[in-house]
Amino acid sequence: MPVITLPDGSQRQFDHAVTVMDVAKAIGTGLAKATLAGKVNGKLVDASTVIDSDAALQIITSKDEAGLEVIRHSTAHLLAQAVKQLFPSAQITIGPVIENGFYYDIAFERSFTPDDLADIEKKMQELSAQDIPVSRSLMSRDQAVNFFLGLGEKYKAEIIASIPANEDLSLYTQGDFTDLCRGPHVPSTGKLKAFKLMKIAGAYWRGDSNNEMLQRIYGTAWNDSKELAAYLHRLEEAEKRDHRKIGKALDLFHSQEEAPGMVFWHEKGWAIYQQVEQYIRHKLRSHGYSEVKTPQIVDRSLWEKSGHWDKFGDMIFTTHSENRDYAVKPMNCPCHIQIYNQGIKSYRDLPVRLAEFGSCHRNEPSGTLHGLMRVRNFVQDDAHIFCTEDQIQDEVATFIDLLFEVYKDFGFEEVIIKLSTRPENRVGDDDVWDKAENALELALNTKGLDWQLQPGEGAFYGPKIEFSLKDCIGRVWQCGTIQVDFSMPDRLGASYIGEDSARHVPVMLHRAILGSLERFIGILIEQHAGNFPLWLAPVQLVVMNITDRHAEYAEKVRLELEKQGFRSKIDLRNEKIGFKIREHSMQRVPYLLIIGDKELDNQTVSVRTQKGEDLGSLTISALIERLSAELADRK
RNA sequence: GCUCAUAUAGCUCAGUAGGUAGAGCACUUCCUUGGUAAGGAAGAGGUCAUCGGUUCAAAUCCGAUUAUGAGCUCCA
Repeated sequence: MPVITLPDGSQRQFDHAVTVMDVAKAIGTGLAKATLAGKVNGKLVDASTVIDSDAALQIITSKDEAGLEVIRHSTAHLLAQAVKQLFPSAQITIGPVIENGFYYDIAFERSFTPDDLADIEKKMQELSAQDIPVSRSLMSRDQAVNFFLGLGEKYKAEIIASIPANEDLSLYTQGDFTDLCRGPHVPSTGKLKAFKLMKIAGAYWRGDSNNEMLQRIYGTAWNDSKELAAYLHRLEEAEKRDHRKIGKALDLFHSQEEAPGMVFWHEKGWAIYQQVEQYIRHKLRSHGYSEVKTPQIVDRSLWEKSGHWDKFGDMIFTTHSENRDYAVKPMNCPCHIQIYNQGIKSYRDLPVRLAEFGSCHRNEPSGTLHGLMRVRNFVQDDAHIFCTEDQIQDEVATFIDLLFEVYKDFGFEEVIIKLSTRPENRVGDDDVWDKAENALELALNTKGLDWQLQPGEGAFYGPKIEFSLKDCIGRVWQCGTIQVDFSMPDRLGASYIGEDSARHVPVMLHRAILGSLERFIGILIEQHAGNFPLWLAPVQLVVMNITDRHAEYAEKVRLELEKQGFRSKIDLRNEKIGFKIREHSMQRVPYLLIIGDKELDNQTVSVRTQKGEDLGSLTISALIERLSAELADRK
């Protein structure tokens, strides 16, 4: 005689065991129709789940976040069912829910084409229209293995075989299609209405590049067609912010076939780059860093000593001269140690913080290149802090503060933080790792930051914290990092004289705030959709005249602004003012200064902002005051 | 590196069933001196990514290469 307690605290008593759906029906037919699943005592279950004792129940409908997840998961099954009907020899593997949708990995003898995708989607719609009931059943592991082997589904069988034997597995069946799944699922396929297949891509079986490649079909699914349309619209809008598109439209940079993965910075892109670099330079100077510069090409032996030649040899660009092999530097750390090693260091000198805008070359695999985000020649805002073990924690804490200060100035609020700990193959004693990992974790926790743990993902020489940002369509890119290194200082002979007048090996912290300037600027472009704040805008103002009569005064205004350090252009072309405004607006220039008879007479300028706001006539000094305030705000 | 797709004028893109290329914008010249997002006219501009094959004939079909895009793997 279960008593069911609903989220509002009300209770319903039944004189027999009931399903979630029964309870929904008892409340109302409208609710029953909307029911996708249930949450019994906090556990997400199918609507068909039987409740035979007192329980807290939440009916899950499309209004709940969990409901959307159920829909996406069930749509993945619908996709698999459609594929199996159209291509019976295809084998299913896994089909999880991801952000905004789902995917399903499928093995098939030939590649799916865009036409296939359309056919599959059509079949899914048919299956949805048939409103096929979805039912759950249980099997032992070994039963399930045999069941899927019997269907010729060897991938599925392999997954199940790797699950411990003691627990029963749940299977979900809709019509002629059965899949292993934890669930829950919608009661019937008719609940799945708003979905779209997005793209086909290759994906390795079990995520291992030594395995065969499967075909991954990506889809998106929503509660209703309105939500789906809104999502597709959002995506379309987001894609307009792609830094590669904006880079071309605003004439910031380009790359070409002769230098894959390398950037040709144009005047305007380079202006942004220079602003970013100068900004960081000043920050570091005021935080106790010494800026240095090291060679681009260094004898191979140094990279052998550092261990990079062994680990990354195939990604290092090389050159040679007079029987010597050189590496085009893939990183700056070994070079910074060379600077540290000049002269004798005392514990009193520590921490030593060496910073460099270090240009690195790495021969990244061709398939990984991506606009400015992943390139073969990039500049790191790199620095290495040589310190004692006791100083790690302080240095890490100070660095995190600095990083957030910088990100805030650039307008980034959402930062994804990950802590990567000791990998299997590593150097250094466990107690040193303990100390370092604790220092990093403590630094994050004392600041009250949200972070994710990535066990085993640290570098071979030490644990690290990664700070990542998202691009316009939500892809995550690592930017900042701080890494503890117990290995390289020793390998390359760094030392300091301690209080005990003995030699000790310092700990080295690798750290970067932006990561690569190229990547950071790429994300910056997408963040602002090309509408840079005044302090970063490559061209801050354009002075434009209405007729030839005003040209001389316009030149004078422009000269004055340049003298004050503003980046300006002048447009004296024989074009109508509307035409010029349109053109420079599209180039996202923050301030447009218009000069006609009125302005000439009053010695003012008419000011229009990028947002289309008309500030009216201002004197040059009033304008400069406004601009200076805006620069100070970095807004 | 792997899977799939794409490559046509400076840019964005058409190019129907193989019959040696077209639009808009940009560019040049001329007219227009016009007050807050496109004034008008004329002109010029392409070895259709590269190499090879099929064909009487290839931008179009096939193959290879290179680059780019999406995803996978990788990322000191």
